[in-house]
Amino acid sequence: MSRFDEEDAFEAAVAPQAPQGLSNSQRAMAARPTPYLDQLNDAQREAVETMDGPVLMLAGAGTGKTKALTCRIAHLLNTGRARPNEILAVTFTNKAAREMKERVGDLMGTSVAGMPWLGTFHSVCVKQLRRHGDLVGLKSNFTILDTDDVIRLLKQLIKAEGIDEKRWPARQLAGVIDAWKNRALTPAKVTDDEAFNGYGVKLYAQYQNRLKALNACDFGDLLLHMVTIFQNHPDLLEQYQRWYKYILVDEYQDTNVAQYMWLRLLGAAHKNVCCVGDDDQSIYGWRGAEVGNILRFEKDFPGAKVVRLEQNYRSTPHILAAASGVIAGNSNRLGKDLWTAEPEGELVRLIGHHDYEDEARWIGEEIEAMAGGARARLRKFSLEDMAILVRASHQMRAFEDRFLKIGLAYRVIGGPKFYERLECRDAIAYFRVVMQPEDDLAFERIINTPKRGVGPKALLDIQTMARTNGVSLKEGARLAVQEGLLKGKAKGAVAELVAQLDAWGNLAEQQIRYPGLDDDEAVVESVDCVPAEITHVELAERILDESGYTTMWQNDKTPEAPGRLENLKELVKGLDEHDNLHGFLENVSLSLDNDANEADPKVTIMTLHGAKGLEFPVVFLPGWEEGLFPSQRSMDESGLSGLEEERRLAYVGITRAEELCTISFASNRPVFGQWQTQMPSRFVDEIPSDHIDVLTPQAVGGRYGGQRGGFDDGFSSFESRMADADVYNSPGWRRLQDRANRAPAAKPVTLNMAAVSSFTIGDRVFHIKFGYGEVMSVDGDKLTIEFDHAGSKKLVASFVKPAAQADDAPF
DNA sequence: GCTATCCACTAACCT
DNA sequence: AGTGGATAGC
Repeated sequence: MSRFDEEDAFEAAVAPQAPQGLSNSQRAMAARPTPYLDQLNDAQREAVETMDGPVLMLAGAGTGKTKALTCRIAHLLNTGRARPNEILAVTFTNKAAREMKERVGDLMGTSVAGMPWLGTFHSVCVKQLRRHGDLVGLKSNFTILDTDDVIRLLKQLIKAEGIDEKRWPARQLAGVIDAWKNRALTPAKVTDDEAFNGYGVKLYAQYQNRLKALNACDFGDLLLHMVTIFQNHPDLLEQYQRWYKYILVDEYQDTNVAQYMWLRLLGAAHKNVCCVGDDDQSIYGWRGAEVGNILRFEKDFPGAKVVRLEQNYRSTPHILAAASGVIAGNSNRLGKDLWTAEPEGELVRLIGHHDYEDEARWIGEEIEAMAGGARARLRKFSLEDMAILVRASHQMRAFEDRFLKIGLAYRVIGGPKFYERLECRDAIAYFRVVMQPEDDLAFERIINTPKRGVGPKALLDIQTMARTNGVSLKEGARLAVQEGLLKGKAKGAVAELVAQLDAWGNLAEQQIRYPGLDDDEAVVESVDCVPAEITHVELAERILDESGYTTMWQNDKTPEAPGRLENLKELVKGLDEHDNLHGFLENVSLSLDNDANEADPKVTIMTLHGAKGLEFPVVFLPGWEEGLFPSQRSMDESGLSGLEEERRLAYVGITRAEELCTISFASNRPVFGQWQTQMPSRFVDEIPSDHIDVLTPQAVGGRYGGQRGGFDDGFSSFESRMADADVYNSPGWRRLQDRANRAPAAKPVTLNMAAVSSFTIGDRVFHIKFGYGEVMSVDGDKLTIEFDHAGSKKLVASFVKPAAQADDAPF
């Protein structure tokens, strides 16, 4: 996909003398059969066929929203309403954008070249801003800063202002500024009453000035700048309005004010705006999303057609009913009634555990059993079919640890990003300085990495030099060397670095004239000045080698060093997929998704937020405990609306499941390193009991007394706390208790087996008093064990553990 | 200028 | 429990 082709097409089409798309007769002739319409239900079809004017598609979870959306695009193209590059279609994630592109392609046959304006809000805005950034003082090669850069920049500003960093932590300020930007507030528009005594806005204004000086912007700016540009340049806006004949928006409930304004500006003329969303799945309020946008749609776009998609094709009735029961606790909903034609299926399963490690162990065993087809009534599942969805990413650890131990293949999605690792960030900083010499932040990062003997003192000198001469740090460094401001080791080191940067920069410029493919003015005559053509991949290697960065890790003896070198190799290898370093840097800053789709099946571990839009046959939802889920922080900061957002998150979680959904909670969990007694989540109580099957935890009661840092003192064992106090008087808890106390025979056999004992004859086990032994027979939850040194004993299963784990016993 | 140690703070997450 | 910042000591 060529930027230049698009540009030409764009300029041609918006130029006054250019032909205005297709004529009516051409359009009519372009119309082709519409087989895709046959796959749609009535509501979907209505949403697809209502092409003119505003449409709000209220699409509940699993109701075929993406299908409707992609069919709509196909229909617009197929009926000749618009050409592929005249449709603006925005999503929130790259993944969603990619999927939509693929599916439109499938519907249309192969021929959907282009759709250059199908992408995330941010990628589309970058494209616009690269063209028109000059209207807000940005050159077209501006840098996009990530949060790390932003915080470092703000820290500098705070320090320069002489403000106490304790009172104004940079992180917090970054949050405040981001929130303003999400609401489309430039410094001038921030009202006094939320200006934090003037300090906040003042710093905000300074920050914006710094960004401009750095030829950089942050994520929020991408949207905000475009809104500003369109507001100040109606003529330009008008061109875009004419160009984008149809606008489609995915996940509309997640839009913030800036995104909303951008959309309204672009759609104001023809109002062919189709927004798709589900108010019950709005889970990004803390990031500035305004549910109000979707609740207000009909007011914003009078005469809007509202279509409700309510037939669910994903989940069983029990799962759907459980989710509906929970979400019913929220007020302020547009309201939808999901239904399904599917047969009943399994009840939603609920289980409580003693602590988070038991929870992880139990889930691991369930997964293994289901993957082995060892669950009667249930079909056999692949690991690919199963997912563990957590509220907070730190919950993932327990599962990773456990799965590593038992050798269960898993994949963590949305964990620490590849490009966010130290070595990748360093390498990228080098590339940035080379490609964009004004990028002071990147310069600061690399000036003493690897160690060159250039410490804070030398850096300060360079900064002073740069500031007094009004130049970038790189130029400041050059001057500082020339003027003799730097001495000794620092002087030589800085001089060398600057010379290297120049040299790499030259190489970069040469290779940039060989984008190959689509730049028809590829400069052939420069060949004679560049005898050996250098690809950007080779250039990257050279930068890392000549700077000494690779050597630094080679000489590093810490255990992480080899891994880091591996990552650097990966990074360089990944460059191959981009046309040049510019393209690469752009994708990095817009966070290219890195989930390599390896072939072998794995269980997916991810956050609830990350799971939105996905579905799995089997879903585990651990950690449903007060304080964790709903998150205490959310409730503290946003009160009732925070709680309602958490509840929507619960709804999202349950509705990810197609066939089997298992919710669990632990009674004990360390919070900030302190063990805490946890109460089951109120959401557990909100699930209608008709749709729940309460399972019995495997290990009831304290296990090996006293091992857990003074925690397991008997009093806090599961059973003893059952006896205690009103806090466990919630309906959900009582239900759990009832089941636990019922005769074992009353429980479904399939589940009982796992719940009571996971040991089989021949297993090696370990007991705290009797040591190692072998299981001779199994009777319910009682085991007969032949101990190596203590003879034969009959014991309750919960008092022994598999021998394989005994190595982490403290003796 | 660099490294080692202590201390205070913190967990949501997409671009 | 893990991390980053501040400080002291080499």
